[in-house]
Amino acid sequence: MNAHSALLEGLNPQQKAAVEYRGDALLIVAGAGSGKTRVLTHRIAHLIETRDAWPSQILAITFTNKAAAEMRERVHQLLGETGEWMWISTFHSACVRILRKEAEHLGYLKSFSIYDSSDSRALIKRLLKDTGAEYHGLKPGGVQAMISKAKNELKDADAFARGIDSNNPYASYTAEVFRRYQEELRASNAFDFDDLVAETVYLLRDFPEVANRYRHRFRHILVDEYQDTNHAQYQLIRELTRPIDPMHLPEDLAIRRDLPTNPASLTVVGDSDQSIYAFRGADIRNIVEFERDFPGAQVILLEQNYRSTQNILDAANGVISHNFDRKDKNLWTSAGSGELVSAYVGYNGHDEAQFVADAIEQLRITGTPYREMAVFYRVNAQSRPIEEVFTRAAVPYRVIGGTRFYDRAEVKDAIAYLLSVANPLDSLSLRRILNTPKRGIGPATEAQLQVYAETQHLSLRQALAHVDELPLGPKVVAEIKVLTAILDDAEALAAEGKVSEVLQLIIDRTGVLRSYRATRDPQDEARAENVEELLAVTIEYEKQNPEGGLVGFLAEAALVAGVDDLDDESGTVSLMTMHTAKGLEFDAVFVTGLEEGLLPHRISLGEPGGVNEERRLLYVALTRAKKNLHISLSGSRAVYGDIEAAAPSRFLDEIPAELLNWKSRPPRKAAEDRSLLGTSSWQDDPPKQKIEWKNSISSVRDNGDLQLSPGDRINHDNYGQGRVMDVTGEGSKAKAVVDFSNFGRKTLLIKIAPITKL
DNA sequence: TGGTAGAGGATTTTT
DNA sequence: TCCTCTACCA
Repeated sequence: MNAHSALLEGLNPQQKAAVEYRGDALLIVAGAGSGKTRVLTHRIAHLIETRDAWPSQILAITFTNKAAAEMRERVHQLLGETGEWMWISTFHSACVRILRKEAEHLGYLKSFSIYDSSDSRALIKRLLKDTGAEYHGLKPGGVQAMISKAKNELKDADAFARGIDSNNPYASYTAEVFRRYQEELRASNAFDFDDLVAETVYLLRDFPEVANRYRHRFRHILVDEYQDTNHAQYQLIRELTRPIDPMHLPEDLAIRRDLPTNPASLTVVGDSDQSIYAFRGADIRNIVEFERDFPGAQVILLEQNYRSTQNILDAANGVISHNFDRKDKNLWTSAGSGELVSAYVGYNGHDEAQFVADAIEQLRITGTPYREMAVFYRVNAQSRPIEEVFTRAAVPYRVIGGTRFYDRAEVKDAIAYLLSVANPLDSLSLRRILNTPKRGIGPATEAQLQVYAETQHLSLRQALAHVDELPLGPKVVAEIKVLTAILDDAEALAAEGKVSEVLQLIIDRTGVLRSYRATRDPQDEARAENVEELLAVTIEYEKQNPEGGLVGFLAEAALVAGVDDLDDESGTVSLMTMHTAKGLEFDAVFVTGLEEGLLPHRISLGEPGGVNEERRLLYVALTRAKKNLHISLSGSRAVYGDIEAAAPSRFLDEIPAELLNWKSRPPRKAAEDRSLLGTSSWQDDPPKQKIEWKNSISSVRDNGDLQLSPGDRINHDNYGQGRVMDVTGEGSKAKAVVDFSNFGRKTLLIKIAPITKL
């Protein structure tokens, strides 16, 4: 191979070094927008081009399916056709792939089901009822979180039980539920999400022959977003990068003499400033202590940013530099300073959304396509006012993430049928469909079946076949036989392959579509469409994965995330949470809701390091922008249908003031702080370009302790004159119900509403 | 067993 | 505010 591969062209010296380095361990510290995907894909292609690796020896792990697909695509482009044998996937998919082959070692069948978090919550809920732990104040969500946390730390039910304080009845009940939960999963031949990784680690630890097979297979392991790995994922990587033990080889490898024994090379890419998943077990120490874990590791820093303008970077750097516990890093760009960061304070969430909608139209007129614009928020609930305003303003948008397609009840029902067919031991899925659609098999019947199954040591599915031995009414018996026949026929059909045909059979025989279509309810129509959409998905799956089969399809369905839906072709603005935004980039970005309690989120304040993680979250959001960055907040926020006053986020003051171009009056608090520091006072300047933003409403004001009582007449900046009908609440939360002659009744927060008493 | 109404509860981020 | 669960009635 010639020394100057085309793969190195156009790379900066650090990137080049990262592509060319050959050694056991490499840490690439990649700041936001520093071209890490480029480096990773070029490194993979370069390994192959230089014959340092065969495609089959590569294992590349990403955080999302979308990132994996993108990486596969780009490697494919660089190399041509040879991507086939590479494993480029998420942790979970890679583990599923290993477990599908090796499940029997763990006493599982290859057809195992994968339970997502709502499945496992449903199971935990039932167990809480069964064990009576419910009455001790245990809630499904809390127990689920504890079990998940334990599994991410590679603690099984026994270890969990050993580790608890015996005086804590709470924990001992949880331990009991944990134990039962795990038994139930095993009996159902099912893994939950966390098991996929944890059980793979146990597999590699307990079966050296298996471990050595994979160590031999994967000579080059690359991990993206390493700062987000949790302990179990970290241990998985450790197991795979141990030296090969020649004393424990699978038979087919044992006869080979030329076998290497050195460990696989490991490349990790990450940025501790973008660690935003500590709440779900991501351990930032994995990346911080990489050099200690892998002595002799090479470290390469990528600090040149190719995405954003300098102003955007300065704003982001200003925020992140307030995290004292980080290694200082200096992101720079040669792109020039660019535009200032637009900022806006709305009177309420709708007003803020209106600012966003107006700015989006401005951008579109000047040539930015909708698909290059995105709106970020901290919590999904914030999307509602934005959607309302966008719909009214005819801004085409798509909400990314949130409720997944596969989380919709009717889709889950159909999937539960397929799971019951693929894995007859799966009692959770079988319970779900037992009476779906309604066929008269209620809780009482279900309980009888369960008792019978337990006493006869049968699975629930087998118990169904023995209905005649149970004291049940003739109607119920007949219905159970109908269900059993459907499942049996579907199973026979599944053996021949086609997923879509199996689903079609289930749809026909259960009559779901017909029953949805029979009603007038438009929601039922939507349900029918979702079921048809699922059918279309199965057909597409067969095309893409002719060998996948039912089990393969179900695994894919279980592992897709909301982000994976994002396709770049649609000409719409993307709405998503800041978490979802990680790894994406847009020409224009709107970061909304910069308010105390929302960002940082109030719940995070109680967690250790919580505020720092929130700050990193904002950093991630800001660095998604290529050319235009907008930040906004609102003086009041609807929370559970209640309107509350909102204070500007502490992070707002961390963005250098000279970078901000206020499109409204700046918030009072931030402005005061700045004038105290001696910088120019915003309040002296008239708001710039105010007219440009039609519909914008003047910023948050403070009416002090304005007292209103029913009967008073007021004037509102937007709604005109109105009469106070009622006053509720005290102090800063006092609200007035006002009847406006032209706008009807509105509830206003007296302290901040743009009103004057007449 | 199924449907409905009413109360109550819940709301961070998700591979 | 909205969604879910429960209790009660047909």
